[in-house]
Amino acid sequence: MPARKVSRREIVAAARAILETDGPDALTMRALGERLGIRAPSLYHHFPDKASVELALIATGLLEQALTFEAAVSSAPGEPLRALATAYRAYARRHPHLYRLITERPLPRERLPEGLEARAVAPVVVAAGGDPDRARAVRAFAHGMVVLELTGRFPPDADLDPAWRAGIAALARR
Amino acid sequence: MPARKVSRREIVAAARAILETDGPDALTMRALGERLGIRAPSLYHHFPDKASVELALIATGLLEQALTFEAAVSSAPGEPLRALATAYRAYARRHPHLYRLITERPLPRERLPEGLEARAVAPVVVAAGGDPDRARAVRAFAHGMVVLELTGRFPPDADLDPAWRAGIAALARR
DNA sequence: GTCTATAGTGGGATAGAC
DNA sequence: GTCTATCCCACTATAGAC
Repeated sequence: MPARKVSRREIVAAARAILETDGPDALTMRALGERLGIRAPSLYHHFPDKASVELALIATGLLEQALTFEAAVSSAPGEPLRALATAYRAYARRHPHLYRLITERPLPRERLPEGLEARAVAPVVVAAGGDPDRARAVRAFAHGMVVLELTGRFPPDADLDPAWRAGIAALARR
Repeated sequence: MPARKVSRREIVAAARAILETDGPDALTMRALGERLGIRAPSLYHHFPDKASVELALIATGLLEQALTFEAAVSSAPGEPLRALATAYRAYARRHPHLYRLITERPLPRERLPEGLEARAVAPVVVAAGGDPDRARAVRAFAHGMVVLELTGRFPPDADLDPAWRAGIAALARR
């Protein structure tokens, strides 16, 4: 087992690995310490409490989303919605537990970097052509598709691509 | 405080009251017993475990949703999507914790009454005109709008009615 | 900055008497 | 069908030595 001296970054990375591999219930201070080769109480020299570790995960994920979705929208000026939808679904499928950690509960906005949430959402507004109501509808559609898929709400053998296309096509029309 | 002799139905009703009032974390076997005027261990004469109590809540909610959404769709043959959306949002806002209990985790399908889930979803398919892909898009949009609202993801002062209208209008077009 | 030890909390569930 | 008593588990977090 690795470390004697552990950094904040290492802790966040380990927390993310646990979360993504085994889900939110597996992310305990004990498991986190164990993964780092230290005891759980030592973590409290780096983070005041568990919520702060989760907060760091959320901030990491939001920034990552912002960068991913910004790139997707820029990459396809002709059909930004389609590109965004593809990137959105791919991100959620690649990081289902992180996605749910970020979205399933109210965001502790006052503890997040200023503007971070807005930045993660902004590509949706751009892709929706700037109309805030349409942007909210797009966001709801994408989030709904993703969480229904992640929670196994569609038939297991369902091909969801046509549903995505149908939704995007409908919401893209002016 | 009420009961000496408690029925399954009373237990489910009490569990629902706790869930809807104080949220999922408050729903413990101890709290449930207390509300019924009995001790927690006595509950195990009626239900084998806590998961079975939650399952009963889920089944109740799904049936309720089925009836509500069936009625909404029938009530407005001209614009079933609009009626369904209104009913859907109203149900989720009236029972946010129950809604999330039902939707947030994979359904234990093998333990639910046959066809119940399908019945709760069917009105969406009807309202979407029978097209399964469109129905999935509609469902995703409605679910997304609801959970984003419930988790406080839209700006607190945002008027969501226009976003609902925009989404429904887009998805209603053939 | 790490350790050991432990406090404190709360939960699900079982055994066995009545 | 209810009770008391209790087990067992797991977790967050703190105190104080090294």
